[in-house]
Amino acid sequence: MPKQTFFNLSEQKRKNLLESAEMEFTRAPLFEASIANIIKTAGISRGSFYQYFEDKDDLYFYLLEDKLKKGKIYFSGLLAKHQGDLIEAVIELQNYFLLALSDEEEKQFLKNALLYTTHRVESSFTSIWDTYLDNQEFKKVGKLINRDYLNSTAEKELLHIFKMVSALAFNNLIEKTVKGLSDDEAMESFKLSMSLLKQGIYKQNN
Amino acid sequence: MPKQTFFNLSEQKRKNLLESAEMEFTRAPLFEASIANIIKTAGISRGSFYQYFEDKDDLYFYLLEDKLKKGKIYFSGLLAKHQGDLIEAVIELQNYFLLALSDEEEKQFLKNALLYTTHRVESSFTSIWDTYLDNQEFKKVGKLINRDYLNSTAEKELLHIFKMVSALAFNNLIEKTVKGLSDDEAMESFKLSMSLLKQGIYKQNN
DNA sequence: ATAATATATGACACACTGTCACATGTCAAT
DNA sequence: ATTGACATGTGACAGTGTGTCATATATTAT
Repeated sequence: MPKQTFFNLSEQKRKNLLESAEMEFTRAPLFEASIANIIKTAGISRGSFYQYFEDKDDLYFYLLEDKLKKGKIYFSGLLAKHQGDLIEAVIELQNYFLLALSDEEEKQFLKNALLYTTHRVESSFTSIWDTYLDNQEFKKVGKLINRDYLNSTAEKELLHIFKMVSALAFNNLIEKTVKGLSDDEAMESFKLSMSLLKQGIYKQNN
Repeated sequence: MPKQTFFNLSEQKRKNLLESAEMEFTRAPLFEASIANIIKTAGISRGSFYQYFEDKDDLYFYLLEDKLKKGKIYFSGLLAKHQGDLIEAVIELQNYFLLALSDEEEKQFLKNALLYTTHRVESSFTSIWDTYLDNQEFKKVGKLINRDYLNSTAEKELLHIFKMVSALAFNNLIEKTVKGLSDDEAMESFKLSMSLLKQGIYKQNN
């Protein structure tokens, strides 16, 4: 997390700095992006930067997680919309992310995040689900999910299903980015994953 | 790939260099590892390094992929052993990787690979399956898989199943590493994933 | 007005990368 | 054995970056 000093800054200065950072992380992936470029664009001194942030990563993950927050909020609404059908809601959420990747700048930023991803980047993405599973929020969302669809209603398995879904969703974003799939192609691939997961891949007499 | 010059080196010199590299990549993840350290340990000059490799990544992925090759070879045997039961074979392969993570040095090396992974690292891992799906090898392995177990025998879906399985396997290795799970715990988690995938998570009357 | 605290600065030491002109080794042809 | 062509080895160097620190300036509280 950025230091308090950063949050004490005037809104204008803060925005300006974040914009410069976003520019740099759009230009280059985390490990290639340079603080030097960010402070040059933002017009602040090197020393100041270190008053605001621990280091480059600190700023980066602050930005990235902020971007992903929107998705988390969105998901609750989707569950309601689809009468608690987990998979249907997940499919629409994935569609939302794929659309976000259409904006050219946004695309490059996330592409940089996905292609040169670290564990922390993956965590940032999959934490969309954690929110729903770990804390108080769970009760709310847990209720939204219609268990009638599911084979198992055990909490433990439900949590595991979330983990699987998020791994597959993350993988789908990478697949799209790497192979340069269109949104439709990526969506088709994701739907196939979800369909196989729903039905199961083995015959039921085993 | 390393340059020809590297392969022209005497075996002794090559081994020595690879060992120095492995030491460095065990000490630090890719982005923190330094060529400077590698050449100091190996006792070669900076210029020589660039005669052998394009850059740090070139050497790194040569090492990593070599390590993973063994797993690819192993998998064919496992399919035969389990009478073509894809999931059973996959479970034993995952077990093999988890055991590899028991050796302390190996563990640190792979930990560095997993935690600060890039897309290319994930590719290296999941390419274990690509081998079986893309080229001539497919026919061999495709035959080994007992389709009687599966709901769908369409090639396209089989390929997709491989992709899902590899995404979940990769995710499992990260989960183990990050949460510091024991081999048994990790295996249990992976088996649950496989079991859910086999049976499907939705009731069949939908 | 003064002290205390918070913020800003840029020079600096240190580390690393990739390159290049030059040195040395190898080996086939004469 | 000598030559020349080609392969390999070298380390100084320019360029770029990071994180720190002594010092300067601003802000706030008393």
